[in-house]
Amino acid sequence: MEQMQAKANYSKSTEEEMADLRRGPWTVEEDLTLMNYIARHGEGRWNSLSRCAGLNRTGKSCRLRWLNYLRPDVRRGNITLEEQLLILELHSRWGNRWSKIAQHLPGRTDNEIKNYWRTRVQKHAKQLKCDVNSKQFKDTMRYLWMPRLVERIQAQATTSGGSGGAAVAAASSYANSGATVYDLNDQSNTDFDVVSAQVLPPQPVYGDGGAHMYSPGSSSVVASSDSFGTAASDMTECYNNYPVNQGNNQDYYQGHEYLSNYADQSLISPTGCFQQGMDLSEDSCQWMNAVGDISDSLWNDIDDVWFLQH
DNA sequence: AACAGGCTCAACCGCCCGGAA
DNA sequence: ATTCCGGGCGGTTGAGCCTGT
Repeated sequence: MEQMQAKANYSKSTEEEMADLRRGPWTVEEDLTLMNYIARHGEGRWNSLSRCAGLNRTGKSCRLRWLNYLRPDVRRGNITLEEQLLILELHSRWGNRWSKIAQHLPGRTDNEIKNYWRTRVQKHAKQLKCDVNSKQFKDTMRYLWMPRLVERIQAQATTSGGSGGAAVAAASSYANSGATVYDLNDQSNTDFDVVSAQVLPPQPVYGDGGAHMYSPGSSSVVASSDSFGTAASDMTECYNNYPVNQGNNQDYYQGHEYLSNYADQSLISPTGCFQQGMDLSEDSCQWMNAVGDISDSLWNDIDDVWFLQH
């Protein structure tokens, strides 16, 4: 509780000073109040909701807390390989449209995806000493990183034989058959258990050490901090780390458009890319050659091992 | 064990947009 | 036509945690 009080010592805006609105981390009581109120009255009209619920918070704060944390279908834990792949692809398509990207990653919030991008992808760009928006880096992502991800997903599919690997099997079969492309947002897709996703309890962890300490998303409790570590790269472990909606969303990816398209384009490996005669500029090719020299170790583990070695 | 630096992510900020008054 | 307000979005911050030395 002291931690929360200390963390709440933000400077207040004039408006909030006048209204003496609370800021900083949410307490258990506030969470419960908000959840109960929304369960009874629904969401929306956040400012009046905050007042009516007796929450001494801004409407924005309530909305953010609900959308990013308390919503029953919020999915937490490690970003899976499939999700990484989707994020990279969708970001290359739409740029920093985090909410739009998040719409295609069920249960993930724009905030989470944004954080992933900033902490992981931008870091890699920085370590490669190029701008994250440069053509060089984009080409590296598209022709080395993403194909490598597909490889890893497929590798896991063959070794695990579990449901997580179904994504790639489905991707391949979809590619070969030209079968249905599922829309991630189509909740009529029976592969996704919408009902259970909605009724599962919210994420906050209320540790029961007698003092009912509240852990608002503490990475040490809710999700492994090693979100991209080698351990986390194992899909089984990844999914095991999901306390909420575990496994539900795996099926989502089984027929996902991107994986399907990706396999369809034979972008299975970097080599394949080049053999396909991709549209690479001379500069990009030189860059690729340079990166390619170290790509084996680099793409062997996307989670920084190569970077650490160098 | 202690310290420093890096990393993560919840929460906030400021801007913008659309609809209602 | 203008103003106000609710809501959404992308960017930023900073406390706590993790990891290496």
